[in-house]
Amino acid sequence: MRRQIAEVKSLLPLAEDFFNRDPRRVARALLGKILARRTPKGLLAGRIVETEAYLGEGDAAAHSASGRTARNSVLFGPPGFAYIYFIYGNYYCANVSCLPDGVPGGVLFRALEPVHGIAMMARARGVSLRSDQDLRKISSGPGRLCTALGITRVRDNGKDLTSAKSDLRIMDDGFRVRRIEVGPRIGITKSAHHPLRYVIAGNPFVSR
DNA sequence: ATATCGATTATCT
DNA sequence: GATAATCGATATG
Repeated sequence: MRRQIAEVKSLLPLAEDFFNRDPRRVARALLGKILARRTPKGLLAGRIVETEAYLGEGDAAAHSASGRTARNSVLFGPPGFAYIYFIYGNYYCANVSCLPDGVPGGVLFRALEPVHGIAMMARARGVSLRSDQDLRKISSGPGRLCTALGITRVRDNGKDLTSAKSDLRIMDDGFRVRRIEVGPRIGITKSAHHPLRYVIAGNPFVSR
């Protein structure tokens, strides 16, 4: 009889090198990783199941398309930093900067599968957890996941996501993604046809 | 100074 | 499936 081996889940934070490359590669590699917020009341965490890459030059949909401004300067800075922006008068969206200092690029977090602190995140989102369907309302969408993790521009824009001192980090728990589906990005009008959206195939927590 | 519009979401029909 | 809500960044005069 084969002895059952307890799987040790080491939780390794991603380092700067992980983000120092093309956003398309980072967006793929981020699928399956854990976005985690440390709070005084405990850990809030979700598995990344949907991302979008935003490039520098030539990507009209990217906020970095028309050069560096006060708003988008994080995208032009070193890799592994949080770019948070306010959208539609109501919501925040969270990105991580990619490529070396001086070269713009980033990846938008579009959906998480809740894994830890689910009750707290549900409360932050104002959803009651009665059915499995309600679980999807917690963090399936770029604005929703920011609300769930308490991500705002004032709190988190410019934060180093690779620093041990940061309360917002990205971890690798060893999860292996089977298959990735690629398609056009959502909610944009310019450069709309490029296949820069990545999802874990079959995962029920993707947006839309 | 004013107008437009958006990397969204909740709430309708 | 369609639309209102809501405000800051950006474009235009």
